[in-house]
Amino acid sequence: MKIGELAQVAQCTVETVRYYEKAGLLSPPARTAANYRSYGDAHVDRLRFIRNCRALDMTHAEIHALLGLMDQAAGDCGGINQLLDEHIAHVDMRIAELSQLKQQLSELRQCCQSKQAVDACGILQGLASMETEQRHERHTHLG
Amino acid sequence: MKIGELAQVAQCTVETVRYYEKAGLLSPPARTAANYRSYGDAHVDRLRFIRNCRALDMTHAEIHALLGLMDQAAGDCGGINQLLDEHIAHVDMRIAELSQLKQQLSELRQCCQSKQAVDACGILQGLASMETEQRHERHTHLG
DNA sequence: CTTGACCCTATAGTAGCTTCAGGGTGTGAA
DNA sequence: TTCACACCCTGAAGCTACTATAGGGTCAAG
Ligand SMILES: [Zn+2]
Ligand SMILES: [Zn+2]
Ligand SMILES: [Zn+2]
Ligand SMILES: [Zn+2]
Repeated sequence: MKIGELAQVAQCTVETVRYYEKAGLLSPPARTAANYRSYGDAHVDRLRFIRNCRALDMTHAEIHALLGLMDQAAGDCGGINQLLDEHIAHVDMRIAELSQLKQQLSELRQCCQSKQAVDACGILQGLASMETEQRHERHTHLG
Repeated sequence: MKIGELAQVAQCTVETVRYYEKAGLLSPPARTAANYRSYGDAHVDRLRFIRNCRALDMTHAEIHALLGLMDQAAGDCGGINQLLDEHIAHVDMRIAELSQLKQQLSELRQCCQSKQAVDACGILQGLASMETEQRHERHTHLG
């Protein structure tokens, strides 16, 4: 199976497949005489797994760790469960941050109810007078 | 006022200030004989405004547009109000996406309640069998 | 006259791709 | 046979909003 076909069954682009190989997420496949990449079923499974993880907004580092844990068939799955818990925490934290942001933005939006002169716009005044505060360190890889 | 002082009152780093200048958000200031940047009160206001917008997770493009609208003192503030509404929509959409993601992740987490053999882990099975779907185009700049 | 805090420019790195430039390969039609 | 066209290859650059580093200049105090 050539790269175009693999990309199609995994619903991603050819470039993305090549990128995952370079990034170390997908192992380099065999090559044909013409130097074309030649994939098998194991690659299909792996790539779909990776795409599913990405659809859940995991980072490459998280996916890499997951693949490593997966390949140690000897151990138990405690590490896997933990990794997922941590990622769920990332999502939770980002939701909380964005909810607070939305609150701030809604309050700001209240400051101007109708079209008026730019100089009088409460939104601009609000943006000018907000307390500038050091940006918090991020606790999550999500935005 | 030199760049270090400006950065301090605006709660950001010197590098960030220089970056904003290169990015076209902050106009280049006068220079001293020693080629040091020399800022005035207008720059302080502008930079604080920018930092406040960034604290609300606006993109540079959004901030750039906002500054442009702001500087057309002749017009009304309809464009400003609209820009803010659109950004609030960005935040709303991202919250909705992340909420759905959390739902999916919680369901996945339910698939494995306790440590067991890796081969039997329901999380891995879930990740392998999810329906790979084309990643939706993003409707928001928020990660 | 040296130390240290500040300033300057230019460049590379971060994440996860996408896009482009400049080529080679393989198949069906004219 | 030769052309067009779809597909494949590599390597490098572009995207966002910074951050960090290298390698230097400026200035006041001791
Ligand atoms: Zn995560
Ligand atoms: Zn207004
Ligand atoms: Zn926005
Ligand atoms: Zn498990």
